Formats: sequence, structure tokens, C-alpha cells
Amino acid sequence: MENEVEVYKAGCKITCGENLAAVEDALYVISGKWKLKIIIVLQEMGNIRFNELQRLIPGISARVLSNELKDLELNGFVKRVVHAEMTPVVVEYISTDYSRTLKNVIMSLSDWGKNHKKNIREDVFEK
Amino acid sequence: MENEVEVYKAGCKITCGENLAAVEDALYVISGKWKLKIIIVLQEMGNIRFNELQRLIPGISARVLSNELKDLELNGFVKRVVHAEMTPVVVEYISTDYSRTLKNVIMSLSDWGKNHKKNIREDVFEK
DNA sequence: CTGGATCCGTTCCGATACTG
DNA sequence: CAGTATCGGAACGGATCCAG
Repeated sequence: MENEVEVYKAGCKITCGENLAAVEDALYVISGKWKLKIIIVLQEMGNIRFNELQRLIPGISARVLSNELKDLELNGFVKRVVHAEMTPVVVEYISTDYSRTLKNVIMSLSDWGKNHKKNIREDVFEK
Repeated sequence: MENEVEVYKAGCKITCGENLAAVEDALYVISGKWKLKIIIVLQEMGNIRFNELQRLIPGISARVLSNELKDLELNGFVKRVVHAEMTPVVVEYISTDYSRTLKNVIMSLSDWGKNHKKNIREDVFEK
């Protein structure tokens, strides 16, 4: 019977490892303080310019925003569009189709976040 | 017509802000390199002891695991159970009901991670 | 306006050693 | 077994100045 438990746990370790690896892959791309936020704003606003983006994401500095945008562009979540015909040059950022595959992730996080906030307010913590 | 766009965007900013805040609340609690992984393993294994946990999460050090567990316990995701009647003392960690509310989050992340990995392998990147 | 460059403090985190 | 202590490097991120 002790053995059964061990066998069960050994089985768990396999599926568990799969899930773990998949979540790890996801986190590798979208974790960090800003990435998901930028993606969300980009998706909701359609096209958007650098400064407006910065204004919509409270607390982010130009340096960090710039770095994050490069990273997101490399990973195919954002497209950078330069309107060279205008003066001064206008640069717009738009979200890609691929970034839209994160819909479920964003929604589940958003839902959970709302509940969590509610719970924290009500509980007053019975630790 | 230019005006319509601005009105639309102004509306977006409101709902956008809500989503942003909710996702931010969620990320505040579960972001970081290890938190979700620990929660996943804990959920799949039921009860588990410190060293086994460390073995199941490749790369984590004892110091970091210890810190993360304390943090997770404070936030109600993990329960620490001490069996003082045994010698040597056995300490077990178990996941809480509250940690199970993350089910959707974990599943959507896992699904997306699997797809993402597949895409990366196939694309060979047509940037 | 759209960032790049630099400086610098903080925080994270990995390695190792150690304790009861 | 279940952690703690200490160290040091790396990464993150804010502030400021600068350029096209």
C-alpha cells in the first residue's frame, strides 16, 4: 500500500513535468513586470504611439518601455510601423495576430485578479 | 471622424484600465520565476516534503524554495504541516483550496505554452 | 516626438557551506 | 531531513541627459 502511493506519485511526476515545462515556456515569454500589460493595452487600443503607450501604462519609463517593445517585437507580439513620409516621423505600434492567441491567458488572469482582490478586501485575513 | 476615433479610444482606456489593474493584481501574487511551478507541483502531488519538492523543481535552490514557500504560505496558497510526533520531525507542504482557484490560469498558460513551443519549432522564424 | 546612452541603486537569485 | 547564513554576480529598473 505504501507502494501504491509511490507508484501513483511516480505517475504524477510525469504529467506534472509536462505541465511544468509548458507553463515554464509560457512564463519565459510573457513574464516580467510589463510584457503582459503592454500586450493588453496594444490589443485594446489597436495602433498606438510611443508616448501614448507610456501614458497608458502608469509607472513605466521610456527606457524600459523601449526595451520591452523590442523584445516583444522579436517574439512576434508587436509590430513596429514607421510612417517615414510624415514629418516629424510617426512611429506606431500594433499588436499582431499571434499576440491575440494570448486571449485566454489574459482573460483567466484578469478574472482571477478580480476575485483575488475581492477576497483580500473581505477576508481581513484570518491567519 | 477624427473625433470618433478619439472618443472610441477614450472609451477603451477605461475598460482597458480595469483589465490592466486586474491582471496586475494577479501578477503581483503569482509572478516570479518559481511561484507557479511550486503551486503546480504541490497540486499534483498532494502532500510533499521539502527535499522531494526541491527535486521535482529542477534548478531551485534550498534558499529560494524556502523563501518562496514562506511567501506562498503568507498568501494562502500553501499550508505547512509539522508532524512533531515523529522523529525526526516530518514537515509536509500541501496546497490549499484557494490555490486551486488558479486552475484556469494554470491551464490556459499550459495550453498556450504547448502551442508556443510548437510554433517556435515549426516557424524557423520568418522575421 | 521617439527613443538611445549612461549611471547607478535595488532586488533577485545561484552556489556553497553550515546547523539542529 | 529541513532548512539558515553568507557571499557575490546578474538582472531589473529609475533618473537624467542627449540626439535625430
